[in-house]
Amino acid sequence: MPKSVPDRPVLRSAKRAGGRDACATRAAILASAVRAFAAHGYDGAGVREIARGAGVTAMLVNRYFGSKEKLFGEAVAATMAQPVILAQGNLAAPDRARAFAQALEAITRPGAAPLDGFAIMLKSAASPRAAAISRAQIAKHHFQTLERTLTGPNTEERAALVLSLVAGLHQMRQTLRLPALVKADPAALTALLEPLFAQLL
Amino acid sequence: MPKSVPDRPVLRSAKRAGGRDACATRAAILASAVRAFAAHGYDGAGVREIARGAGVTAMLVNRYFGSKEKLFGEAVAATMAQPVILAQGNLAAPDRARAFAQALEAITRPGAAPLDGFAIMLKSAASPRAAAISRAQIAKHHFQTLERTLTGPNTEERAALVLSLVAGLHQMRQTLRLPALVKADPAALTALLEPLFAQLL
DNA sequence: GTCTATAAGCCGATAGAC
DNA sequence: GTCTATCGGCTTATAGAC
Repeated sequence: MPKSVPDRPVLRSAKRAGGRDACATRAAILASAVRAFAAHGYDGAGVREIARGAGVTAMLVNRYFGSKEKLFGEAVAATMAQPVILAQGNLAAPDRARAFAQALEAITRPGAAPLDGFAIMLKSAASPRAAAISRAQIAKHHFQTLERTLTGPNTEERAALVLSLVAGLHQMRQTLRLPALVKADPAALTALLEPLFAQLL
Repeated sequence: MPKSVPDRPVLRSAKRAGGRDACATRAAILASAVRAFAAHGYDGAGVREIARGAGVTAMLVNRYFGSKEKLFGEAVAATMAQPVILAQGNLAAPDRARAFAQALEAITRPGAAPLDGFAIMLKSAASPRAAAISRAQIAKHHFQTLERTLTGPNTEERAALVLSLVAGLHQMRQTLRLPALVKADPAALTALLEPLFAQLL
């Protein structure tokens, strides 16, 4: 089975005639890598596929990033630098639980675009090296952001459980597409999620 | 990096001198496949590695199961046929929440043996074909078992959310080994999980 | 800065001997 | 019932030309 990335074949719009703009090429490769890793995971995404998505050859990928593993590290760091759901720390506790529930439901909705950071982490779990990179970046970005906004006892454990809940729903609803979650009423799902977040926040 | 399966090299203890016991060979291959798929996922586990774990050659794997994909289907069906955590439906609601929390905490504890069914599903998420097989078996076994024990509104959604919670904690604590969850106090973790299950059951 | 060509190795699946 | 040997295709990474 082919693993085509039929989306926008070339991102490099602002390059010179000869195609010699190192910065734009690098950015195009990184963007293609994020898409490919989120879609197929670390083992499933090939350097050739990533190169094709950026409009270059496979050789340039290793030339710019050294190896597939280092490219994966940069892709994970780039996607996890954007906090997305978890950064709503400026709300009061009850409102925050509702905001989390609504945001999570919307993001895992069947048609919606997945969270690249979580998609990459979940689909790359089989590779120990990729898992180590994901673990480090999750701890550095998402986990810290989240734990800082919590008060009371067991903030570490509660922050980690919030991440587990997000990862679990992402996995079952958007990656695995469990029928019960795909066809579920969004409002009912949000209503079920809200008290769970309320318990943890 | 090699993908050795150094565990018990050969399971076939009750075979005749020539090694010609079709039933035992088949069982040995299936057991080795469960171990390999749980450890490395669908794409990461090779037919040769599975064969080595069963003490046979790669050719016999395809001879007995037709293809790697069919072997994966049997491995998933075998592991998910054992309900493990979710079958504690004979308890009253409040006790059941506590039993779920304790069971989930114990099973995802760092040193403990992972749930093969969830480990295979989580690590094989990158492969669409493997995901489809997992989805069907989850719906057939775990989801049905769980939903039958629930009462009240939204039983489907609540059952799916219980599965999401189990999958999420399994992923973050045992597969990814998030530091906050690895070093967490088991009792504190159980205490945090119990009200979550109480909300859903 | 980017290319073609290739090295070296693993993959799943199969043919044919015994 | 199980083996060895092999096919065709994929992978990452690199050498050398332009």
